[in-house]
Amino acid sequence: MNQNLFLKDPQDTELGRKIISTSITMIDELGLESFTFKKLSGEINSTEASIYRYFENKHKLLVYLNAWYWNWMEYRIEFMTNNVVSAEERLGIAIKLVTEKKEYDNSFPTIDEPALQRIVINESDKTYLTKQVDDDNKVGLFRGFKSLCKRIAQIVLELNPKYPYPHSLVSTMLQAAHQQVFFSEHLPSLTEHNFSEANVFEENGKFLLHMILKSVKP
Amino acid sequence: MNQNLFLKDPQDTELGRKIISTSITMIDELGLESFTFKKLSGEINSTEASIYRYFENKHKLLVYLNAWYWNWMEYRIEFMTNNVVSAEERLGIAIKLVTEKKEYDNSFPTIDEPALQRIVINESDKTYLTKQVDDDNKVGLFRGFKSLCKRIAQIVLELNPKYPYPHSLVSTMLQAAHQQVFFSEHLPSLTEHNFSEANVFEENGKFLLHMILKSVKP
DNA sequence: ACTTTTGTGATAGTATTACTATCTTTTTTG
DNA sequence: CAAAAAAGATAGTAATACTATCACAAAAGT
Repeated sequence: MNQNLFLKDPQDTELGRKIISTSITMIDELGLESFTFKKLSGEINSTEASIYRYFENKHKLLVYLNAWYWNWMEYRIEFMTNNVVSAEERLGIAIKLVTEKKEYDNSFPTIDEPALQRIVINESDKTYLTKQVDDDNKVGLFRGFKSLCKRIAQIVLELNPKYPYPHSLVSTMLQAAHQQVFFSEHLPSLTEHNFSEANVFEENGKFLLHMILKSVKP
Repeated sequence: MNQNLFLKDPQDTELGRKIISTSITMIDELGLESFTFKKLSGEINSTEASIYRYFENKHKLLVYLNAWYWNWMEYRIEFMTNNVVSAEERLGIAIKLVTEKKEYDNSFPTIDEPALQRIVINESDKTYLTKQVDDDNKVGLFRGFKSLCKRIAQIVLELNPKYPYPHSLVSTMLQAAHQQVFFSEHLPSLTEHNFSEANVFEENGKFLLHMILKSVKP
């Protein structure tokens, strides 16, 4: 994780880990706007001042959580596609991993992955839709997402080295991977996926794989 | 415009129109988070209380501005595709209108269309990424966007009545129509479009038309 | 063992935000 | 010209997003 994502690494201390795990639960429940450091400090029997020693403000905390998610995604994709020869198969795996509904992963006891995925779905766009996006980007806060995009775009280029928009297509797909889930739950007329029945996540994966393959193949 | 978008219709009064035109300029300059009703009232020599008589809060004002934009887009698309027979040609026109860079349109003296487009690019996602999205949707605040999506999805279905994801594809395209412009300016590694040279908007239009046609055509 | 550093807690305080309330004055309209 | 609607003036409140200071306890270095 990039050092600029925090003032003091939350993974290093008991309090830090409590901040991470409890903030995930609380942002998921309250939404980012109603979540405050004061409420968080009350919940973990600490103080506002102590939390400010780890994160400059709640925006940075949100950016940290998202960065963690994208790092985790990239790691899983790397691991699962490691010894797969076919580019098309690797693309399928990557899209499956990106779009699928996340389950608890015992490797990270401080992270509630399903809740974190909901945060990514509901709040991730707010990490960059700000006036300080360029400053944040300059110090590498979005490296995780960009690196994931680059990796998948690379697979796309293997499928067709002449396709002119690999990064645009992949960033569009990555955005749609959570946007479509949000729409299916809250603005269902914007999508064919049905949030209530079956698995929206799987449907969305099929839609996006189809979109990419059709776009890319010569 | 839906009556729930305001407390009192801003188009009806001098003050209301001033609120609209000045808020467009100020949100564009300051960004939504730094924009406040107090600053706005200072700028137009009015008072906070007076502005609250038109809009419940700045979130509702933002929703209003976005709704105006999407209504305007749909009107233009309807007008320009009215007597075009070919579905593919209509789709091309719709995508061109949605993706192109907006210029001043003298028909609406209170609206600075280029600034409004920048607001849509930078802030529109914040209209629905909230905990009250379902309440807002229930009273029809997102009708403009949904209706535009439906209209374009209809054209997609004409091209191929068996394509299974017309709304998902179109909502993905509509989002990418502004997201890619944002990326090209602030997170350029996520896209092939180059913000500094030539026309990002046109490039993006080509990319998205290609994506849709390839996805849809049998 | 002792000192220094580090981490945390406790408390207080400030500017700003996002409103709400009330009252007066001005403008519009029937 | 009276009544009603719109706008302005002013004040006040609870919450937010911090910043600052001091004290204390535990861990680390010598």
